[in-house]
Amino acid sequence: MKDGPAIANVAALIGDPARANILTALMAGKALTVSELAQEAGVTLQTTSSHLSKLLGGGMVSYRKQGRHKYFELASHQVAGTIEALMGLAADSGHLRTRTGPRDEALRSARRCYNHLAGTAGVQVYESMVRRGYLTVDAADLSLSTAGRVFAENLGIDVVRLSKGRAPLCRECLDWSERKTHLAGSLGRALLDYMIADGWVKQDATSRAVSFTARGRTLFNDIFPVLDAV
Amino acid sequence: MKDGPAIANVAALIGDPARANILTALMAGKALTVSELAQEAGVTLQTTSSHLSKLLGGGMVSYRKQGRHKYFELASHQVAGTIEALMGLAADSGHLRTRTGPRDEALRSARRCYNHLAGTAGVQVYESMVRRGYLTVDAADLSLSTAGRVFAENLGIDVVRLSKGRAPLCRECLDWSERKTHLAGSLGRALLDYMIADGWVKQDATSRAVSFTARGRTLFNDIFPVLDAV
DNA sequence: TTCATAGTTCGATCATAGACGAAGCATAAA
DNA sequence: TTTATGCTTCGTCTATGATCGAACTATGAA
Repeated sequence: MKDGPAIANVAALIGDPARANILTALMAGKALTVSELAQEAGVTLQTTSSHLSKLLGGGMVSYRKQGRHKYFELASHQVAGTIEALMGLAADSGHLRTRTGPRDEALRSARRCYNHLAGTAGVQVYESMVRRGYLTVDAADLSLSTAGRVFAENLGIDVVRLSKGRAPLCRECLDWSERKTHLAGSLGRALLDYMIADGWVKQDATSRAVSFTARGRTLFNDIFPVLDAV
Repeated sequence: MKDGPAIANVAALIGDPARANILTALMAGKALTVSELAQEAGVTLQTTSSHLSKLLGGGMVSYRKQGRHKYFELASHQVAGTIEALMGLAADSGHLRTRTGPRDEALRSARRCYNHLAGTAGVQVYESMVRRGYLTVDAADLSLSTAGRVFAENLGIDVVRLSKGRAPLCRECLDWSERKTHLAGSLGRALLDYMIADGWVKQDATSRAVSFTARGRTLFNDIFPVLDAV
């Protein structure tokens, strides 16, 4: 056998069920400890430790040490993007168990993607903002207009602070269930944070799904109305 | 261990060295027989056959039967895109052997990506056309302007016929070596076909690299000049 | 028909690497 | 200090699956 191309290494890294569980758990964007990841993956602590060192060696994850805890997270947005691409492939190619049960329905409807809102709700946010001119799409760049800035600040989001951060303020992110663009970047993150803080949504403890409260859904549709394309 | 997520299946499929070799061979866009793929992967015919049936089951490849030959190709553009994403990950995360030797240099310079031109030359085509307004980038859509249409038709490309096809005329494709956009879609394919037919480039028999002839390079730089951004 | 080539299926072999128990570090609390 | 918790390392077991030889099917050529 020829020495396999580099691609095989990283794919094999993702291809193990336990590691895939770890990575999908990290897709939510929250940093998790080894123990928490062991729980998610359904294997013992030792096994998880071994998997994490492999993922680390492959540049898929990074960690911060804090006291006697080790918080792992995805190494880059590129990693997250690649995993989303694989999810997209897995979704249609074969094994149609992705559309089974109400829980997956919930996932398709609204979920965290890395750290922002995805699913139909995420797409609704994006399109609603684009169509009102709050977000302007230019070449491959997405930016917040003056009107959009006012809009965000009315929600109590500190745009100035966000735009000083290292992460881009607005970024497009392709939704694997909707196959449409939704809003990522620090603004996307801030919007989801806001919805959580203001009690619009509740996060599912075991999955990436988020569910709207009755009040939250009303406010959501009010503030991010579905509009026709121009 | 929890039953692994669907993503693990498809990643594991790509994660085997022999299968990764098969898939990267198919990335060139040409349909290949089982024997040819066995050659590429460096394993026997039986082993290749087994791998291909797995890839087929996973929806990664498809085939056409022709006489006693079976021509395999990538099942969709989505598959190709996912593999490119993995290549991107493999490129920076660790193992810096991507920049070894002149052959890889050739690959970075100009190669086929699925069916169109990629590498620095591919990026040059794209940027040159965008900056002259032949291609217009709008939201996530790429389209050919009237001026661009005239330009393409002057090269003898039948734009009308292309735009009737099922494939989109212009599509963006992220270059894994350059990390910039290059031109895909049926127009991208037609341009590469033109360069081959007119003897601008010669295809490497064993890799995805393409090399310019002296005349071809001159014409190329003439027709797709490097321009400054607006 | 016979022969040759393309590809598949079967069966056996064998290496890899994923799993966990047990023991060892390291950090923090008591 | 002692004790508890979080994580790592080591060693062993085991199952999976990649591989190839050999035999089989299918298509085409002579």
